Amino acid sequence: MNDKPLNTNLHKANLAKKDEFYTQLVDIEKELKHYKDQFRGKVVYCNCDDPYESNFFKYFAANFNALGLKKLITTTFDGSPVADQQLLFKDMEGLKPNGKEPFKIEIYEVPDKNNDGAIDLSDIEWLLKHEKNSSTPLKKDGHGDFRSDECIELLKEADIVVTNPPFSLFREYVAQLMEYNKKFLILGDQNAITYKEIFKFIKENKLWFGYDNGGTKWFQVPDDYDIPTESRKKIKNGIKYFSMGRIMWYTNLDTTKRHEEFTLYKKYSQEEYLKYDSFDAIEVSKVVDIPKDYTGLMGVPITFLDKYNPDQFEIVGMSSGNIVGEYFFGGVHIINGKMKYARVIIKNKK
DNA sequence: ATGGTATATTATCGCGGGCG
DNA sequence: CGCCCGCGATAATATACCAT
Repeated sequence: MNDKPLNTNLHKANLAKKDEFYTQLVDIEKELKHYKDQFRGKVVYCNCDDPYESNFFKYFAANFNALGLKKLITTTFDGSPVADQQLLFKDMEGLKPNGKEPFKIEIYEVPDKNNDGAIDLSDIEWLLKHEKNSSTPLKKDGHGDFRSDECIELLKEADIVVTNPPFSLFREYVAQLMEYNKKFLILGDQNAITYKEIFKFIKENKLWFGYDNGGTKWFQVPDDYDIPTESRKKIKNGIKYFSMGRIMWYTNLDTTKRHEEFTLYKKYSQEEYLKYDSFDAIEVSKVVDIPKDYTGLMGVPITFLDKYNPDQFEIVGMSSGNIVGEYFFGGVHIINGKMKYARVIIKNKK
């Protein structure tokens, strides 16, 4: 296992530091509202999240009864960098088991303890303070890492995993979900589509995309997180936010979206659609310009996958850089000697 | 029409690592 | 030792959109 040079680990640690991004509640709600019926009676697991700061935890705790969850599990990674004003509860006294040590929270029911007829965070707060077993430490040497034995045991128990995983470990993270055959709904970067390992799942229809993809999403970051680009920085109520485009929901939960036909209006013509130099496919530079009447192979931008309906199109492969591998054709997306950006190679099924 | 903003698509560059 | 390759919670540019 430990055959890699030390500085690889250092490099990784450096990257891991940049994995402290907190998804906003509004983004979670916007996506999750489409799946409500799929959560009934399910065990939901949010790992890679500090429950006292995570909006994933907040969402599922507050909607525990409305969704009809069977159980909610959350685990935290070592330590927490986010400022106190971002904590979900004002009075943290006695809530965190051992300061900065990793821990887990398990919730089986959320009673309306303050009898106000509504379930909210104050009920959760009551629960955590009175049910001693709901919040327990994890082993220190496991660090609450999703790859640790304890976290894997919790994963086995789960039906659906929902989180914003560390992007630097995205391949590994998805591989683990697949290995344990879990349903999931997680955030990821658009360019992860072009990863060999990830695209394989997409091509084999084991992984697709949710509803609220692309656009700009704002993430809470630690105060000392350096944001070089001014337009991507925002400070509101003393909380620092960082904006990112190209963020997508990766999932294997069914969506209505992927059964809807993507409306095509363009007609194919030889003049408008160029062929690649040495590959029999046409270049389609914009997803909306996919011709409705071309029967051969087409190279389209990777954002096509946001519109992908497996009954309408077949994904044949990918051309990205010069990568050659399973479903990867090498740099075939070249016109007049110039290579285009990565392309998904598709075929109309109709 | 128009200017500012959001989204879609494409491009770049520095750096570590593998390899001859 | 030097070169090339792969890669990025990137960076920049081109459109689309929208309120005035």
